[in-house]
Amino acid sequence: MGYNTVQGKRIISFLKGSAGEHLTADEIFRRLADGGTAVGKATVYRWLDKLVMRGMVRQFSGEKNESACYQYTGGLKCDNHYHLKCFVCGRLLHVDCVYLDKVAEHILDIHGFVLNEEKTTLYGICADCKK
Amino acid sequence: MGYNTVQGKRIISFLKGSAGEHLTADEIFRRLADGGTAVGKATVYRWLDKLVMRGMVRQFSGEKNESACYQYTGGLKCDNHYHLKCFVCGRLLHVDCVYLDKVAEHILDIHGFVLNEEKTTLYGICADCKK
DNA sequence: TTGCGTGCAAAGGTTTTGCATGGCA
DNA sequence: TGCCATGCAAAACCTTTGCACGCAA
Repeated sequence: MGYNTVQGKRIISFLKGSAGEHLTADEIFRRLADGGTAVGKATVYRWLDKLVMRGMVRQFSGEKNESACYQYTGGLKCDNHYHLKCFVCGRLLHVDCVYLDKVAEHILDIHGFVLNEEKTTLYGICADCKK
Repeated sequence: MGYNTVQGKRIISFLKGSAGEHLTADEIFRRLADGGTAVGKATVYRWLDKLVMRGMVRQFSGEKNESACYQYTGGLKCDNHYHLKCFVCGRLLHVDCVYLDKVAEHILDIHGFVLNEEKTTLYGICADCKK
C-alpha cells in the first residue's frame, strides 16, 4: 500500500475536498503549491495514476495538446453503471440502464471483447446543453 | 480553395485510395515518402486539418503520446463506427456494427444524450488477449 | 537500516508554428 | 508579379522517466 507521506495526504485531501469537480494535473499542482508542503508535478501525476488504478479517481483524456482531467469519485461501486461525459458543461452523468447492460453482452458475444464499464466513458452532449 | 499543388493532389489521391482505412499522420507521411514528390510532415498535418474541416476525413484522437488516426470518408455520412481499445495488447479495434448504432439511438431517446462516436472509446480486453 | 517516495530536470511522444523558399495563378 | 503553400527545424504541449536524495517504517 506504500508509505504514508505528507504529499500523498495533501493530494488525497485536496481531491476529496473537490469531489465532483474536474481538474487537470496542473491545476492540482498549482493549488497545492500554496500552503503546506509543495508537491512536485511528477508526484501529482504519480498519485493520479495510482488513484485511477484504485478506482478512486476517474480520468478523462483531453484532446491532443490539452490536459487530461481528473475527477474524484471515492471509489463508489459503479456496477452496471455507465458514465456519460458532456463536452459542453463537463458534467459526468451516471446512468443505470438495463439496455446498456445488454450492450456489454453484445460486445462480448459478437466481438469477443470484454468491456470494462468502469474504465469506459461515453462522450457527447447532454440533454441540458443540447438546447 | 487554395492553390492546386502536387503535394495536395498526392495526399488526397492517397487517402482516396485507402478509403475506409485508419491511418496515422506519420503513416501517411511515410507512404508518401516513396515515389513522386515527397510531402513534408507539416504539410500532411495541414492537409489533414483542412480535410477534417471540410468533412472529407474523420479524425479519431488517440491517447496522449499516441497518434490520432484519420479515415477518408469523402464527405459521405458513414456508418457509425466504434473503437475498442484493449488494455493488454494496446491494439485499437475498429468496429462497424448495426447493433452498436442502435446504442447511440437509445442513449439519445432515453437519456437525451447525443453520443459522439468519434470521441468515444470503449475499453476492455480483446478476444485474443482473453485466452 | 532498508528501500520506497519524492523532486528536479531531461526525455519522450505528437502536433503546431516561424520563417525563408519555391511554385501556382 | 503577387502571394499562398511548402519544408525544415524549432517550439509547444502534456506526460513519463532517470537518478540522487530524503523520509517512512
